[in-house]
Amino acid sequence: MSKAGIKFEVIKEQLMKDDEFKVEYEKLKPRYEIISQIIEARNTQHITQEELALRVGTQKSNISRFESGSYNPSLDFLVKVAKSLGKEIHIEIR
Amino acid sequence: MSKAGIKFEVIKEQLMKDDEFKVEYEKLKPRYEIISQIIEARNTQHITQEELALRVGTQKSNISRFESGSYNPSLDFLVKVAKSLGKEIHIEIR
DNA sequence: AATAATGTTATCATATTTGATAACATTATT
DNA sequence: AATAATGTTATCAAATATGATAACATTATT
Repeated sequence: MSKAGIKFEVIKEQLMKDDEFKVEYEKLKPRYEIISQIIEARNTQHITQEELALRVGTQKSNISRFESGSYNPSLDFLVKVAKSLGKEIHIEIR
Repeated sequence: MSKAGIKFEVIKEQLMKDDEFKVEYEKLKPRYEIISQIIEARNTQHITQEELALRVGTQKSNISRFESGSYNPSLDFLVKVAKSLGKEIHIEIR
């Protein structure tokens, strides 16, 4: 096999990875989108994670965990957090 | 106590109920909003729950359960279902 | 530099979602 | 009216979210 061939394999592998990444990214995009909106709102309002946790009725560690994007939040949880920041959740499909 | 007084209590109770209802409704609104969008998209595309389930990688009973609004879906689940209908989930806080 | 405030991570217990299966109900088709 | 297609409900097991607590890390304040 030529070096070009090898290179192609490598490139293909890269592209595959990129596609996987893209698919994975598309899946996680809504999560990161809503998280960054929440964080932004919290910062704008100068509210600490602890204060937000208090309003939501949970612990600051749980807010941190949520903001880290390390798990798949439920819709109700998003609604609760948004509401505690004086906001409403709006979802639509396009 | 006058009848008017009694009536007032009753009305107040009703209003309280309405408030509770309103709060509850506000909490559940996003859920019902996204569900109806999903159902509408599925119907428009003439796809059965079974076909949608197949695409999502689950069972038709689970799609039915989801569409019934009887539980609190995760964001990933919403993304998967939307994607299976050729749509993307968009969330924002207002 | 010391202290306080804020945020992070790990872990456990509990509740809930999700997948799967099957029986049943409703609606459409022939 | 009979059959097929579609949707619903109940139930179980497994995976995961969520709440809680505590120890730690980072950042801001004095």
